[in-house]
Amino acid sequence: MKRGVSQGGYSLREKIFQKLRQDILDGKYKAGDSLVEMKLAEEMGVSRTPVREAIRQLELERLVSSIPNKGVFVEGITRQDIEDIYAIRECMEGLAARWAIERMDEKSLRELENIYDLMEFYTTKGDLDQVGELNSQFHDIIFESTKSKPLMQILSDFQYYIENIRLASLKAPGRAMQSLIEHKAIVQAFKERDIAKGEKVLVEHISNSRLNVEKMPKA
Amino acid sequence: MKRGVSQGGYSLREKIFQKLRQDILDGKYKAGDSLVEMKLAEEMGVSRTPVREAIRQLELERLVSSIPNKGVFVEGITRQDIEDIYAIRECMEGLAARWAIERMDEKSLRELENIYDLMEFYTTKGDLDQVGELNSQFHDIIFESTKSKPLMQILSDFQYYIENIRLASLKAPGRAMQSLIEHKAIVQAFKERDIAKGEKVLVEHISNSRLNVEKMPKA
DNA sequence: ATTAACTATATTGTATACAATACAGAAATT
DNA sequence: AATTTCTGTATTGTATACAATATAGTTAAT
Repeated sequence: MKRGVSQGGYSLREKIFQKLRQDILDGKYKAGDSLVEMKLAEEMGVSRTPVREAIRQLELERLVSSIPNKGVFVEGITRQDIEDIYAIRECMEGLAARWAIERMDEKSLRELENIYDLMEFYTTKGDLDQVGELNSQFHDIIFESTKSKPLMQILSDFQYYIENIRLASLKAPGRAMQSLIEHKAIVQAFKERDIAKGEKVLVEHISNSRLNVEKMPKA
Repeated sequence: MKRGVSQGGYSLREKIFQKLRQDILDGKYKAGDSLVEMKLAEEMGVSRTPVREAIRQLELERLVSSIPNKGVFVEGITRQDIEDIYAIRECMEGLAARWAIERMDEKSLRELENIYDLMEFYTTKGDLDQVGELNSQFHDIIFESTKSKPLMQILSDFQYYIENIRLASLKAPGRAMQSLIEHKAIVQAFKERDIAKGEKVLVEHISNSRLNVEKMPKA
C-alpha cells in the first residue's frame, strides 16, 4: 500500500504520481475537484515542479483533465468505466491467454504456481487483502508472459484502476473460494499448455468477476 | 500534419509533446536513441521545462523509457507492436461496433455518412492521403459514439500509433477500393442499427486491414 | 439598475538557478 | 599492468523566479 511521499518509487515525481493516482482511485479526490499545484506541493512539502510533472502524467491517463491557464480537474473512474473495463477484459483476456501460453517460460509458470499456492493458503486463512495482492500479481505474470507491450499496457493499467472494487468484491460471501477454484483451473490449463482450455477458463474467470462486481452495491 | 513548435495545440508543452511523439512514430528518433532535454530545448528554442513535461507524458505512453538521473531513451513502436495492435483491435472492435450502434445519435450517424461520401470522392480521385485522414476520422467517430472512456482511450491511441503504416498499406494496389467497400458496409449496418451485422463487417474490415499490413515490406 | 471597463489576486505557464547523480578519464596505488 | 580512487563534466532532478492568463470584485459610465 503505497502512501505518502516519503516511500515508494524512486524520484519525487514518481512518488507524487503514485500517491495522487492512488488518492484519485480511492475517491479521496472526487470527480470535478480541482487540483491546485501550489496547494498539493505545500501539502507534500515539495516544490511545484515534481507535482506538475505528476499531473501531466495523470492527464495523459485521463484521470484528470486540464484547462490551460485555468486549472486541473479530477475525472476519476466512474462505475460505468469499471463496467466497461470488465467488458473489455472479457474480450481481451482470451487473446492474453493464448499469447501467454504460447510464450510463457518455465520460470514464469512456476511463479504462477507459487502464487496460486499462496492464494490457497491465504484464502484458507481468510486474509483477503493478501489474496487481493496475490491476485494482481497472478494476472500481471500472465500479462507479462504475453510479451506484448500493447496488451500489457492496457491490461495492467486497467487492472490497477479496478483494484479497489476487485478487492471489495472478493469479500462477497463465497467469492474468494470460487475465485480460487477458477485460478486453479487457469494454472492447470497453463501447465498443460492447452490454449483452448486456457482461453476458456480465463475468460470465464473474468466473466464471473464481472458478474460479482455488478452485484456489488453502487456506493 | 502537425510539425514544428510554432503551430498545433495550445501550450508549448502540448505542442512539444505532439511533435516529439510524431517524430518518434515517424522513425526520426529510433529505438535506443537518447533524448537529451537541453538539446531538444535548444533545437526548439524553449527552456527545459516544457520539454521535460512532454517527455513525462511520452514516458507514460511507453514511447520512451526513463532511467533516473541517467537519461531518456526512445522505445518507439516495433513491427511486432503494430501486429499486436491489429490483433487487439480485431478483438475489440466488435465491442466497439455494438456499443456504438446502441448509443450513436443521429448527428454522428450523418457525420459518418458524410465522411464516407468524402472517402468515396477522394478514393475515386486517387488522393489517398486525404482518404487516410478521413479513415481516421471515420473510426474516431465510431470510438466516440461508444461513449466509453476506456474503450476510446485504447482505440484512439492505437489508431494514432499505426497511422503511418495504415496509410502506407492503403496505397497497396486495390486496397483503397476494397477498404472503401468495407466502409460502405459499415455505414450500412450502422444506419440499419443492425448490431450483429455491424460487429461482423467492422471486425472483417480490421481483419482485412491487418492482412494487408502484414503483406507490407518490413522496412 | 445595468453594463462595461478596470484592477487585484490567484493560478498556471515558462525560464532559470541550483543540487544531486552518473560516468568517463586521469591520477595514484598495488 | 591492473586496480582503485579521485576529479571533472554532462545530465537529470528539484526549487525558485518571472510572465501570462483567467476570474472575481469594484468602480465608472450609461
